[in-house]
Amino acid sequence: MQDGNAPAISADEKTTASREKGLNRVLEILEFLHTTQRAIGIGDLAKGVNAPRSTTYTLVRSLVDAGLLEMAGDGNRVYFGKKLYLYGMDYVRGNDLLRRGRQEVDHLSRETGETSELCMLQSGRYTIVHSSPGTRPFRISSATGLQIPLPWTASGRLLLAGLDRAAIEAMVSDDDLVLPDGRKLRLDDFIADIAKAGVTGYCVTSGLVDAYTKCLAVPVFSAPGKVEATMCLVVPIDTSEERTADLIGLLRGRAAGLSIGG
Amino acid sequence: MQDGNAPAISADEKTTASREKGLNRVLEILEFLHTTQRAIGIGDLAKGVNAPRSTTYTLVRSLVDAGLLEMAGDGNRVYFGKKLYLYGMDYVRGNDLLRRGRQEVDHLSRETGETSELCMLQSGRYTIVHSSPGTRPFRISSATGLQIPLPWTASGRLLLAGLDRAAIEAMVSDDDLVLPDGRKLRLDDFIADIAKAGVTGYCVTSGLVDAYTKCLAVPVFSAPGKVEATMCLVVPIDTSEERTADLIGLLRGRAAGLSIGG
DNA sequence: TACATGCGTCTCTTGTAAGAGACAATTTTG
DNA sequence: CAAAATTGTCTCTTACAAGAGACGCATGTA
Repeated sequence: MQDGNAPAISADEKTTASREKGLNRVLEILEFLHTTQRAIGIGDLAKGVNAPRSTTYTLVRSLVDAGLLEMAGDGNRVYFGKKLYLYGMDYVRGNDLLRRGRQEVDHLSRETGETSELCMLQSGRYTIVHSSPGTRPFRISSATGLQIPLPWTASGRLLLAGLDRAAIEAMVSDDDLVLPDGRKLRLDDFIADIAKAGVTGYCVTSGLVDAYTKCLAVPVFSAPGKVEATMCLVVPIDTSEERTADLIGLLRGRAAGLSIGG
Repeated sequence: MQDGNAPAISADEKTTASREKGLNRVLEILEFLHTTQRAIGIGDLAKGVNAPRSTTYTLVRSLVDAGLLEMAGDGNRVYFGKKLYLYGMDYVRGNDLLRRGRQEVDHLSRETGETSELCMLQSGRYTIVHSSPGTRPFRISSATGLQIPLPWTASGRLLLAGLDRAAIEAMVSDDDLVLPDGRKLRLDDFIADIAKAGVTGYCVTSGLVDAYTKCLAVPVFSAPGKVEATMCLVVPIDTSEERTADLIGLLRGRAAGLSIGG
């Protein structure tokens, strides 16, 4: 995708949002609901997106009428509506890779017992598009749709393969380089990782997002050289070298099946 | 679409939409893409929703930036984006009935070999929310998200059970009463059907949407007396009485399992 | 009984976004 | 190769939506 439009001189935080466009408010509302993951009162919603109450009421009413939002059963709360589900299904239908990728992920997690995920770039961030929990007692599953800084993940390294330094820098903020445990990644190391991942065709990271897991990821191509998604397995950090190698082999085979012209 | 805010003295077709609100335009765009079911050029999109080209470009850019739409790979076409898929998944997650209903439908179609569907009311129209094709050589599957006039379907009769005459009339237009083959249903007959369906707890229609199938539907309750959805099987019209009865029995059992406080 | 807090609706003003239209650059058609 | 149609961008005007805030009605709580 070309992000060309916004030269991004510096997105300074205008404290006063003054007159905000209705559509933008709506986009914020949807994003807010996506993060809260639950129905919320309209008043709270207004606070949450920092919008005037009256405006929020108007917009919510439009959205509810349109079916993008629904009043939650109990009373005066709103959440996503059926329309969004239908549009989402349309997206899946129009997207072979996603459709087949979901199946493959489900299959992989059943087959290996490990948590398996399908990941894509989503407006410059790593996004778990579909995940299927493993059978382990402690399953570390992040919710679908969760967005995580690219440098925290193995998939992130693969998704950026093929981009030049400038493009990578544009996608990674300084905060992104700080791992959950406080360690700070060096940008050069990250870029080196990306290059290496691009060559080897897979990526393994250990103890990055948490101390107990490692992540095995392989790329899925939408065209030769173009990484459209990744599939990954989240396994205990003490998984043997041998099993790790086996799993990577398995992943690579499956990803090859998904890829187009890879 | 109802423009609810205006008192709607008479919904005459204002040829000139004058200054249309951006959000409404967006809603129309989404709805339009939902009906076309494919990526479309921005120019055509503008024509399709009857909006000025310049406005359409602006809105589409916003939506693409937000991830609700995506530029389709080949060039200058747009279609639904990943964000909508993610929001849709959020909806599913927050909606027990839909989640379990989908599973049940998949299961039913595998078990019986017939096409099975989960249906709900969506802004006053009957909507196929999920469907799973049967194993017959000729499978008559309507796409998910398809909206069909209520009187054409068995499910429609169940979904309106419990509403009074005025409410029903408000939901059914005159056009809706005209079947695909040109026959015209009498409103009174339809209302009588609804009442009957409400009492018997299931509904069978033969040869309504087409001449070759009949539709067996049962209600799913979200609260005692409140029909939230229906599950139905689409079977050949010459299915024996006996098998029909068996299938209805099966459906009723499964629907009961889905219902809450039924 | 007063007092505070939250909800839903309404009114009025003004900053601004929708839209008309011009433009250059392709691409298509005949 | 010219004529016609499309695509993406830009500018400028004004109709109108975003927002401030008041209001009435519920709750909750001292």
